[in-house]
Amino acid sequence: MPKQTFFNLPEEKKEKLIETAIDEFSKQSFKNASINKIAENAGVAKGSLYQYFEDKKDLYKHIFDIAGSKKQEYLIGWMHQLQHLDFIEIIRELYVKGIEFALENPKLAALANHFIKESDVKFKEEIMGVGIEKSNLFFEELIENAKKNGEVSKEIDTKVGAYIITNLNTSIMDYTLNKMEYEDILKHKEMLLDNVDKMLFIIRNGFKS
Amino acid sequence: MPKQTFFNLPEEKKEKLIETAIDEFSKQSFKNASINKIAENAGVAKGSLYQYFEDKKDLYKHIFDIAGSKKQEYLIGWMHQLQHLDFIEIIRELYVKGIEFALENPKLAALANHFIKESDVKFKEEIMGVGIEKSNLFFEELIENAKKNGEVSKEIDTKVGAYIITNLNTSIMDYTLNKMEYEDILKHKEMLLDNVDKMLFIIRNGFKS
DNA sequence: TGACAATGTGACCATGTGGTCATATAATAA
DNA sequence: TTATTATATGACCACATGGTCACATTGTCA
Repeated sequence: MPKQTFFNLPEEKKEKLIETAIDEFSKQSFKNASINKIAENAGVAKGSLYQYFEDKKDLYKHIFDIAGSKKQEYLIGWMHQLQHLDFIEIIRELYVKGIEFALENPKLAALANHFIKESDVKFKEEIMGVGIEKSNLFFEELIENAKKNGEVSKEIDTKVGAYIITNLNTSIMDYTLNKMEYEDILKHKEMLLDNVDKMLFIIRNGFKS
Repeated sequence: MPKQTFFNLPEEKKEKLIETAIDEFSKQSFKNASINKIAENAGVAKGSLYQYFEDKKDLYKHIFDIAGSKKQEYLIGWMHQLQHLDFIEIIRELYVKGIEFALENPKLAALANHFIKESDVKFKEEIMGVGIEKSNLFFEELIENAKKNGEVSKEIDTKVGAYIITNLNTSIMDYTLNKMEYEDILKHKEMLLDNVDKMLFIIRNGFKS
């Protein structure tokens, strides 16, 4: 948690700082990101940074929380209409919303992407708390429900299914972020969505002819 | 390329060095790996290291090549019997061989894993050369052939299909390496193989009931 | 005005980095 | 033996890191 001093700061200064930190952490992994650069680019003395945050991890955690909130905010308006969609449609929407979020908030998406690739499991747990499991659990419930509805074959292992869906989701994200630099975004989005549909066709029907 | 001096070294010294470098690069990303530690742990002066290799990247490249050769070596004896297997069986074998390789050569697998997660695309190309596309191309050809045989639905997009298969492969690897620390390997292998089959069931048939 | 607290600051610290180079040592050739 | 070449070495370089702290500046009450 940031210190009280940070919250007392004028809004403008807070935002500038957060913006700068997001910028750095979206370019570098936690370890390689530089407190010095954040301080410099935010136009703040390094000493001040340590008056606002306990340490580097505290700063990162706060930035990470903000990214999480932003994404949640992004999804929340859409969550309630989820009931009218079938299994594949829900997954599609999730993938699509993810892509859209990444295109609109590339830095936040890149930040999350760096975090996912982090190999230090203890560090991950420290930052995320119990939230790690949430995404997987969501998909598991989704599959369980779809099984009851008869939309999804009962022969399928729920956990493995959720694992596949999650992994393809993160790999779409990765793909999106990497391609983003090279191509014009709009054309690119079309292509991405096209690929999502092709992917979902396979997810739904499998490779079998 | 290592300098001639390196190749002139007595076998034992070369191996000790390579072993040590593999150890370091399996624990850390390229950037975070430490030349100092490699020199120290190998019992060699840092100056000597720079008499053998141009720079850090040169060392890494060489280690990476070795890892590649080892894996190729591992697969080569098995590749020829590939013709007798059907589409899903080939993929299964590939996943299984990958898991086995990772369990038998955890450091090399971890090294490769770190490389895959590397975000600097230019760096990746520099290290891998044109080889990046190879894996994807292999799967694409596999799918194309299976389409001709009628094993795989013609409605499926080959590139997207290859992408899915590749990504699940790397995510299995990731999963394997992460779980490895916690559990007894043999039990763990059983579980992994079980999960591979469950995964392939979905790959083959899709989620649809 | 003066007193006290809250903020801001950057020189400084210990540690680590990849890389260099003058010099010492060993091996080889004449 | 001497002269020449190949190899080994670690002090040293410039730079960067996260974090600290004594001190300066500002804001807020009385």
